[in-house]
Amino acid sequence: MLDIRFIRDNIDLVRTKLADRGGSVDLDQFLLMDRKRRDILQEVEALRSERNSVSKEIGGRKKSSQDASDLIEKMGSVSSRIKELDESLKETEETLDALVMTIPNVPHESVVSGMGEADNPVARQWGEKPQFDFEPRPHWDIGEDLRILDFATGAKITGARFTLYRGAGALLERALVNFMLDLHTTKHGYTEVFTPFMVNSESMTGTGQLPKFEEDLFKIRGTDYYLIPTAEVPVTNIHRGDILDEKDLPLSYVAYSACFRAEAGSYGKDTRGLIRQHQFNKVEMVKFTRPEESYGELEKLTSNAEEILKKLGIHFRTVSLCTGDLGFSSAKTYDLEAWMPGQGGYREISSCSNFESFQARRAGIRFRREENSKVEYVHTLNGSGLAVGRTVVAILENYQQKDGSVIVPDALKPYMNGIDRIVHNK
RNA sequence: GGAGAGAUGGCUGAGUGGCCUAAAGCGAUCGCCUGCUAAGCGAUUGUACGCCCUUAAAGGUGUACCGGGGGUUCGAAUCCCCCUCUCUCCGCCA
Repeated sequence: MLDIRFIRDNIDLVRTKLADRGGSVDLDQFLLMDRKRRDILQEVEALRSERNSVSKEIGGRKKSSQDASDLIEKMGSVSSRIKELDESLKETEETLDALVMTIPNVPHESVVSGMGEADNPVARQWGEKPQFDFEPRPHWDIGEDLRILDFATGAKITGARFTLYRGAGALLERALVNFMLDLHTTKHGYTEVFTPFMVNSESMTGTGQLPKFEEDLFKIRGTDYYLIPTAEVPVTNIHRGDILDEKDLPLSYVAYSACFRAEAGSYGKDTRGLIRQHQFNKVEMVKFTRPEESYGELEKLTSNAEEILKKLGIHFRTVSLCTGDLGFSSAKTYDLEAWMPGQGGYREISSCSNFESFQARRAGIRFRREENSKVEYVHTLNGSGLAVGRTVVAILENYQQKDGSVIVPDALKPYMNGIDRIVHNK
């Protein structure tokens, strides 16, 4: 959510910036509702002020046994007028809120203009594509042949886009989770948290999934609860409504969670393999920072995610999303794209974003500077470190051998119970 | 799932229709006192939105907020209804 006063005072800037993202927002309607709200507010508050002082006088008269029926009668009509105005105020505020909730964040000045994915500039890359003396295969073939990924049984148990991992495959997934958490907690200074996998609608609204993107979520019937699409939601909402101490900033959390996505509208996409699942595992980093340090922290957070891929020895590139590809709540996003030899392309494996005060304003997350008493919104950031299923894909495809086995990357060996090569699972 | 008790400011905790603009205590901040520390004394103490003033900051002023929502009343922390959460006991359960 943007600051209403900021939109009001910078209407042309907001208009230009949002046009740059594509999509359209009715800012004229916004201005109209904003004006109406303030007009009603002024009238109703003046009436309330009158009622307060007259009621006090009625109390005084009653105390001294004087008649107050003339005042009581007069206030009766004032009160009913207040009630009327309150109703129209509520209506106006609901319209205004609904409107403001659908306005996306303003991109940072460093974000380049563009229509979509194809316009994202590559910021840097690391490593090299591995060379094979055979035709590298996609992970779904490797995984099925090794009997570590079982798509058919996942589909039987639940349905499409659910996968059963077996043996060394299940262990590999678990090893990656532990490897990532250990690196971020012991080397990168994050505090580990473990959260609920269901959250209420207030939390979903705080981070921006609701009200606009409900169709992407799984809702628990008969409750106000949703399955989380990312640990970003529960972790960011840890501090919903809080006023934080400046000395605690920046706060850095890391969490493992299962993630659940309805993937509405992507029926034809990535139908094979682990790339696009309804349920997947992810290790997520979340930061709460002072406004002036958030872009420095975004660079750190992104390099923390990159470090995982470097340690695993997987070639990747880091792209900076252009205005047309930026997520709803984000002011700037870096995507890490890992090289997937079996698919012959780069695939997103992490997304690191600075939301500036967009989420903090929706969720009411503020801090107080030590030198003065005024509260300010923090900046929130998050990034995957990394998407675990897609990391399994990257390992299977990059470390595959001619005989169909897969070598375990050195960094992962301490977590693999002595297995240094994944061979056919009995 | 059943029965009961609760939810008040940063914290503890009073307040059962109008001097509540929320007592008192604790904490915090600033000041006084003292050679230093402790004690003591005094002052200050939240958030949001609107309006005025202003380049801005600061300031002034009004309204709202006693878990959330609705109702009664000239007037609600206080009375009524609904909801949420917490605690205790019983049942069930990993």
